[in-house]
Amino acid sequence: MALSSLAKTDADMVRAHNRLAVLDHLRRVGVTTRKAVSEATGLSVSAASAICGTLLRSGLLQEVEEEDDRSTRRGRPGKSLALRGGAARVAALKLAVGEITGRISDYSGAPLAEARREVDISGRSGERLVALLAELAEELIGQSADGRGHPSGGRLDKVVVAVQGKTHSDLSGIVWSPALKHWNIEIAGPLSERLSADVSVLNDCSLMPEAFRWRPDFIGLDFATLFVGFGVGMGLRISGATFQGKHSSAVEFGHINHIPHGALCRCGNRGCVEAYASDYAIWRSATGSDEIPAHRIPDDAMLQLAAAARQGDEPARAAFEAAGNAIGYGLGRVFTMIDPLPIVLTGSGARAIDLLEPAIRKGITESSVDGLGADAPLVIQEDTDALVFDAGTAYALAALDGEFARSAAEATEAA
Amino acid sequence: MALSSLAKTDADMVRAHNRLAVLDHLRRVGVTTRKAVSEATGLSVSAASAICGTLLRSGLLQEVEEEDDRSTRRGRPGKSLALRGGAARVAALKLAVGEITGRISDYSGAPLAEARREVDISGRSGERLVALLAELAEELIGQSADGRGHPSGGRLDKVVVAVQGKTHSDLSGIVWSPALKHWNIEIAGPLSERLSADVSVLNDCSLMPEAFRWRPDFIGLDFATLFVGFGVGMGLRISGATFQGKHSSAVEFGHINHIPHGALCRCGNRGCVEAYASDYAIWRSATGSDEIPAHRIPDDAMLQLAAAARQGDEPARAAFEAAGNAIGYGLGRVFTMIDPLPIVLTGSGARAIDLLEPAIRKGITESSVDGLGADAPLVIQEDTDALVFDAGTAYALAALDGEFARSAAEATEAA
DNA sequence: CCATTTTTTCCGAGGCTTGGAAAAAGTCTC
DNA sequence: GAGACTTTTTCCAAGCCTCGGAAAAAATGG
Repeated sequence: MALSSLAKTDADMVRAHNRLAVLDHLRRVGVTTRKAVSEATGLSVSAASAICGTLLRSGLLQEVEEEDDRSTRRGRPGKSLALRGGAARVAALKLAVGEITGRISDYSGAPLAEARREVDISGRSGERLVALLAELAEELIGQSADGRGHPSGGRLDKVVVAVQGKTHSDLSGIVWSPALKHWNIEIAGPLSERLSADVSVLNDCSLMPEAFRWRPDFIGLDFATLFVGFGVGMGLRISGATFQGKHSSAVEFGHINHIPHGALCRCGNRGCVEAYASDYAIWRSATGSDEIPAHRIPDDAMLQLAAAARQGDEPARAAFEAAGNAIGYGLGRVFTMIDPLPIVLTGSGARAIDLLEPAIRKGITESSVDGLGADAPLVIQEDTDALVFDAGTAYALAALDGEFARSAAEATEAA
Repeated sequence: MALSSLAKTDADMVRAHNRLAVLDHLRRVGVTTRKAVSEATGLSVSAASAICGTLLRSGLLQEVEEEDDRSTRRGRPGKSLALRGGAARVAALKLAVGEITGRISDYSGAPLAEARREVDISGRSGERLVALLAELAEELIGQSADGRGHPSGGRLDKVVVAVQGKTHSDLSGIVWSPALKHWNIEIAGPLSERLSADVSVLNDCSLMPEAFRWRPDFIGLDFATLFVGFGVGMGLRISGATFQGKHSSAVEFGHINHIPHGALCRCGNRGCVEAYASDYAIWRSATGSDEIPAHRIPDDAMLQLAAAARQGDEPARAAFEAAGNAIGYGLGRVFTMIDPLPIVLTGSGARAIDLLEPAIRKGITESSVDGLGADAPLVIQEDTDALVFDAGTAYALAALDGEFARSAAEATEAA
């Protein structure tokens, strides 16, 4: 094989590319017509129509009844087309400290079922962990069968596992996670065999930007997602691609050094952003300690701490300010390297944004050239689970679209 | 036009892509045969042969006499093909404090002439600056006409201006440069008119990775170029693309904050890497000052300072160590965000690498997770001018290749 | 000088897109 | 209510590029 720039065969690549363009357009707008496809993709009406026909015949698309009332328009009305939910099913699973959660969605992206299990997985072996994930997935399959008229026995087509912690860059498993004791746990292989579905394992934070892949207000936009909570993590979407490192699985924002020889971090280093901005860092700072708590700080404890800070508790206020300062300097450093970016904030930090934001913006001002980025838009997204599910689902669907576009294969079942 | 994912027309895109693959292959290996093109690109021999024929006819390629002695091989020998130097000419100009330099090269990448002018451009208006650049380019054209049998009167096809300082992201001109007093100087437009050639203006540091675009040992490799001298700058090549910011023109490595509220930097902020690692920072640190010198520290002064440090002068040694520490922490922060990367080091720092390296590696160890990247390969490239010329030339030629591949246009002159 | 080997050229076939014409399916007007 | 008008969809010939195989070309070996 040639390195990097390859040759293109007409038959395969062009067809795949154009089909993908059509599917991508549908992901964005939901419902279209052949004409609209032509306009959005730049394809000729003939080509757009032909491609839609093929996709319809292969079961990826379906004709839907238009319910619009634009009755004032003349001419032949376009037949409305949409993605056919039944063409595939994907699952997004999330593995965090103390719980495993998941959501199953159909090919159109509509959620079919969600489930949650509180389990202490820290001591579990790789096999037990895979079994737990498989059970959750099977529970989701069962739930999604009834009620919504979706096919029952069917298997999943794609599974994404989002993990708190560092994952292998080949998407095969976990290198290390705060939720686990063991290192290097292989997930994709055994889980894939168990569910007979393709499985990808990714870091939850680096995956998050995928949630906005088809959102109209984020199209073509570079931005970062920032998780501040149990740990501190970042996801980056740059020029239409979600950043995935080759060594580390993610932008390890939480472990960018803030102050040389500074506060002790879980990773063993000193002065990381996380050592100032994570839940445990804020907690220990407010309580005057400099040790790392043995257990995760509960959410309500953080809410109480925030409440105290708002009511004038000085150590608490100072702790949040120090956290914001570390985050701000971290962002300033990122902005200096990459570019000022809009930020989507989630995690417990999102619920204390009023306490953090002034210090964040001050930190950016002090650490970026000309204070560039100090006015970066900040979007708050409190529901982290929903964000991760959206992201995992989008990732899985995008991968499926690519496969479907490449192979002219028929969908899993007949129309 | 559609946003992001567009449709592809068979005629245009496939042809352009495959032609570019052929040209790219030639850039890497220099001389090939049709057969070798087929193997390297994955194209069928028929297609590869057809494309080579077209490129030959359009004057981009030429048949060359093979001088190899592989006389033991049987069968019809392949006709050797190479890029035809006369197909185009490009110039790489460099604008720095106190001097303007340039190199002109032919389409095959062979250098035809170099020139250098020492001028204090700090007070110059935009018009005068453009005039100076144009004069240098015309001098280069004149020099390249004689001697090498290249066409005389011809114009340049592409000009790249590499600038110390911040440039506009649309490649049109300079936002701010330490070499100039004025802000926002438009270059591309007027210079393009004067030379009737396409002109691009880029930051010198962000351009540098282009120098390695076709080097076999760098193919497909992610790496960073690091300039340590008058200022501190970085260029990044990630997954086959040279990083170009949308706001800032480059990875502003020199202005990534090292220590909050630290040493004063030229940019007005405090604690930037540059405020510890640049020539002026090392100089003032060694001399016990904390002011920014009004003028650039001469190269030989830095060499003397390095010599003093090597002979045991404690303040000098400590200054270089502090510089290495700041660079190391900066690299550690970058590695934590992106990935550990091989580094190509140039500038005056490259000549003092023995004084810097231990502190650099210690800094990386202290600031990256698990000390990852502390053993990153370090390549020293002392000749900064050559690096920038190589980079500008490669950038220009790559752009030309793209244009030639896209349009079936004949080359500038007949074979 | 002829067999063998390797590279290059030539030619028909296949696939996908394009542009225009024809058909289809509505609204509007008289 | 019928015909005119408008807009969307389908159909068909043409064009481009690639591919695969056959034929030609150019050198070595015996």
